[in-house]
Amino acid sequence: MQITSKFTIAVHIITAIDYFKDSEKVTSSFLAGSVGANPVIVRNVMGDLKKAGIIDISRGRSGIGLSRKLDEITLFDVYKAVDCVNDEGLFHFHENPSPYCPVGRNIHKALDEELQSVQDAMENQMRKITLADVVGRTRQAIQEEAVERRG
Amino acid sequence: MQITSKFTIAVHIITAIDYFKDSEKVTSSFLAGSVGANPVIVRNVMGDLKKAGIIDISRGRSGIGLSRKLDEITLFDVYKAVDCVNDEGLFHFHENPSPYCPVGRNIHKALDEELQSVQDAMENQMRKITLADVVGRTRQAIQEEAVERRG
DNA sequence: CAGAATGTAAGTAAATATATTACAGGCAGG
DNA sequence: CCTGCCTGTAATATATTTACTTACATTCTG
Repeated sequence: MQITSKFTIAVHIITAIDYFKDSEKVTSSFLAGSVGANPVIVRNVMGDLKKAGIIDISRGRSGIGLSRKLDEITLFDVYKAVDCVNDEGLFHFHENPSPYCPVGRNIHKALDEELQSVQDAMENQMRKITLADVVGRTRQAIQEEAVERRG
Repeated sequence: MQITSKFTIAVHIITAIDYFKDSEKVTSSFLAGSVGANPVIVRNVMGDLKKAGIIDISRGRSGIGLSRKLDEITLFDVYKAVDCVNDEGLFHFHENPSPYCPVGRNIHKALDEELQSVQDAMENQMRKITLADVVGRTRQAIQEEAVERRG
């Protein structure tokens, strides 16, 4: 199992919006080219980011902008925006433990709190990382790339 | 997306092996009844736990035992045993970022380290929780249940 | 050797993720 | 004000994963 690629696509999109904001006309098709996915996928993710108040877009108007500064967007915000994990939590509990077995009746209750602490640990780490970190690393990697080509 | 129920099934199995070790003949069919899943699913999970050195079983012989004490088995051990997450990691990176786009070429590298730290946070929390914790909670819940019925 | 349990392959069904086509709705520039 | 471009979204298709089931070979115990 893996967390849906919508998440990394969303991060890619935000990064590209910031990176190209002054040099290109940033549209869903342009982003789809950079991401390597279908424009509809990109538009759906864009819709999620819009609902979450992370980017500004509207019908007809071309040009996508960020609603907040990069250091005010965390990976957790993005992860919540694209709805990676449903309400039941990160872990999928087997559906039908036997109600006639004492272990079957009680394992869910006994395990839930522990699993929640694991999910919390993961989400808290996501709150510590901002898009400014990611964009910074990306820009740095692009620069190093240029140095390599030159050298 | 969710982590496969094989994980909670594995925890359920270990708990039931410990709980019933003195009172029942614990077989894959018995466990399947408690878990509410097919015996083959249970046998597959049992196979994973055996490979990981967590339980002792062998063909023909009836009776399943634990290879280690409960407080020497962590949720992380179980999670690794049933192979919840593949080698690529918890997050699914979109496959085809454009090699012709500077962001597309570098986003993967820039994001990987951050994503790894998120996965590490989750796994470290799993290392802190042992099956002794889970079995303890389960036994306690069973006792409270008995009190409720009596009261 | 018989009975019972594990080990495993093969095939099926259901759920999920991703891709694609098609088109309606809305803004901007000429 | 209308043409062209872009977003929004529904409907559908495809691929992958997950879980279930049947069937049978293997192996241990008594």
